[in-house]
Amino acid sequence: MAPLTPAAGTTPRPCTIAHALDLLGERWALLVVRELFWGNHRFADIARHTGAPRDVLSARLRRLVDAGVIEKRRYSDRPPRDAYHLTQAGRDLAPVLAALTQWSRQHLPTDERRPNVAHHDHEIDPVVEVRCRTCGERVA
Amino acid sequence: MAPLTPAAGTTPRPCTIAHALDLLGERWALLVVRELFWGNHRFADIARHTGAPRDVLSARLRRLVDAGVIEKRRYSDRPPRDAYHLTQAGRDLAPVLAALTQWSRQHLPTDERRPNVAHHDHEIDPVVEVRCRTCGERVA
DNA sequence: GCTCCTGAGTTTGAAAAGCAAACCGACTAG
DNA sequence: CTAGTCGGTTTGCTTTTCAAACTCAGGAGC
Repeated sequence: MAPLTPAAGTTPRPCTIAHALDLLGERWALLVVRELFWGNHRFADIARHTGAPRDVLSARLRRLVDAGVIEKRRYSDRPPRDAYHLTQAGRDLAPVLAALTQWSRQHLPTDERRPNVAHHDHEIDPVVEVRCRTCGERVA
Repeated sequence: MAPLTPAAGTTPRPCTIAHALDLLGERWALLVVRELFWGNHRFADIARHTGAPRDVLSARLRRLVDAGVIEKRRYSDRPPRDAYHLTQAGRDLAPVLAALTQWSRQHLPTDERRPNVAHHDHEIDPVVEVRCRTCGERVA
């Protein structure tokens, strides 16, 4: 997504964020991940719940598999059918989704206030904290 | 970015994440925010450091201003020149960028390991924690 | 005044990505 | 033999992105 050949006259930062967005910033990519967190693993379910066109979804799934964020798992040999599951790298995207959720609730209007993940017997309203790894102190 | 009129046969989730990505998932949007965190506020600087085409950048800045994530500030009347600054909503995107940074470092190869923000006299290597607002417990 | 220069955009025309709907292959159920 | 399901691919069109050129408002040097 980020340009591999920088535009003339620009010197894009070599940046971890840009690198991540190159993969995850593509349209539908994070919604696919969200849907897998929700427990929907089949192509048709992901398409339906995200709203992504099937061809685009097909391309995204392929790219996410190649990047190691998700993996294909055969759940039926006859007929041959595959489902998609998060890898550890994919599960590690939870903080990104949580941060987006928190921000959206804080700053976007008329959102449904529905929490998105079950925790113990209640539901999670996530709080995302950023700390400094070196000193452990919370960062603003 | 997310479809306003759901595709036929799909029922996209009414979702805080999708809502946020509708704004922030557009190409270059989060890189603009990153650049403002880095302290570059002028059009030409943002264009150069992100690599975004000027017309797209112009459109993104306008949309982010409309959404209240950033604001225009006149820094010169003659000639008329405006710079862009984060609003509180924009600053509150820090956890999103931190989460992306952390994920990128964990899972993407050959990233520059450069920390991205100064903290006290050292630099931050951010740790993002997700907790349950209700019980305070850390969530996996 | 005249000629460059800077900064913040807009315009232009072509290339890439996204879209919806139709189609395909491999089956299963009736 | 027909209809339906699932996991995609193909098709034809629309929208977005892109790079380069251009505009507008002034500033600097001469």
